[in-house]
Amino acid sequence: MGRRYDPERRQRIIDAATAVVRERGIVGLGHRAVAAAADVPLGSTTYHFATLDDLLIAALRQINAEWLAEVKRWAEGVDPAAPPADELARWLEEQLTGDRARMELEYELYFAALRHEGLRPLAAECLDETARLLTRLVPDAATARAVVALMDGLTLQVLLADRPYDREDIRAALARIMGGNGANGSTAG
Amino acid sequence: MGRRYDPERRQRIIDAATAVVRERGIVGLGHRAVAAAADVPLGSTTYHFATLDDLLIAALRQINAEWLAEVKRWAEGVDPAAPPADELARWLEEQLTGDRARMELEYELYFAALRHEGLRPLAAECLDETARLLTRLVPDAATARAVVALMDGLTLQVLLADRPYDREDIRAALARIMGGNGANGSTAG
DNA sequence: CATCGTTGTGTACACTCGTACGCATGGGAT
DNA sequence: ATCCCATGCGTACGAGTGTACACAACGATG
Repeated sequence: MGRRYDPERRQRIIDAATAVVRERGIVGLGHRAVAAAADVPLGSTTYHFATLDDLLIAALRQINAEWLAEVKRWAEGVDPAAPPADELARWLEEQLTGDRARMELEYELYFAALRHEGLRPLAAECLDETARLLTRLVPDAATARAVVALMDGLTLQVLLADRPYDREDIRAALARIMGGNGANGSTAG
Repeated sequence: MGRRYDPERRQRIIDAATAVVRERGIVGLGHRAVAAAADVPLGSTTYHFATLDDLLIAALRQINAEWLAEVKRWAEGVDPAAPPADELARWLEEQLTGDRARMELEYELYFAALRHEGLRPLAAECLDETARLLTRLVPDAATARAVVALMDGLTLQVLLADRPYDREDIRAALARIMGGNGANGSTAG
């Protein structure tokens, strides 16, 4: 019926592809690199994914799904009564200091979508879904989108300029953009 | 003394390189593509730029300088008495609708900096300089950085999700993050 | 048990790329 | 006028790529 020998083969290849993208970037994604990482022969990658684009999309889809799951997990677990800017600033810090590679991955996706039309829906979904998950914490949808934009921009600054993460500054900015005054946090400066 | 035959040759190559990046992205940058675009022989590009990296850096340096000049021109021309959020929102709209390719170029630079260490200073300079130029319009440096972040994030959303530019939403978000209330604009919704 | 088709593999081909290198060219010094 | 060398060019080479394709292995079907 299904694949006979190695039903997980396809998934392993996708996992390997995400690992390759993580380590070498999208430009480093190639059949051979993936095959080596997945410990499968070269022909296996071309068998499961006719073209390299398919493989790229599959990998980025998974990266995206993982990321959104992470966001969802956090967003649904956060206390709605707590000052949202505080929570957001702390969470972002955890992401940036903890698993920086994952964030880089997500921005790889964004930038790839800039040129690769087939990736736009994925990037758009990521943006929309993140904003949707944030609506619990902010007044309205437009604000949620603005918050997403701010976080993306801040992340970019940390990632690109190796700037240290200043939680208080960021908390204040988030608080302002959420429409409240910046002083309702725990330790207003 | 200097180059004898074609003193502008080097500059023409850089111009061609930026054109190539504009049209095909950084991945599309190659000696042959640049040579064709500049209408010079292949050997000429390798003569003036020993390695492809040199060429890429030269191109992105120029792209960056052009962009910063554009920002500077605008920032110094804007009326400091006018509501800054209005001005910013309008200007950003002009950039996004008018010369979208240039913005994509700037984000190409960001993208490259994510993986290419030698480009980080360039990206950092872009971020810092933009923030510095904005200090005329905002209360302090931290706010300027936040404004830059917000604009970057918003731009990303427009570019990636093909979302229409909603000037009023963006004006409101900018106004909030600048520390004033969002209602001091001209046409608060 | 024989046959067939699905699944998986190894190899080879056509192609592009960055770069090196030998050769042309023409101005400046003597 | 002659020589020299910085400048510029065309080509060729080795490496690496995506993909096609012929073959192997193995379960299902009669």
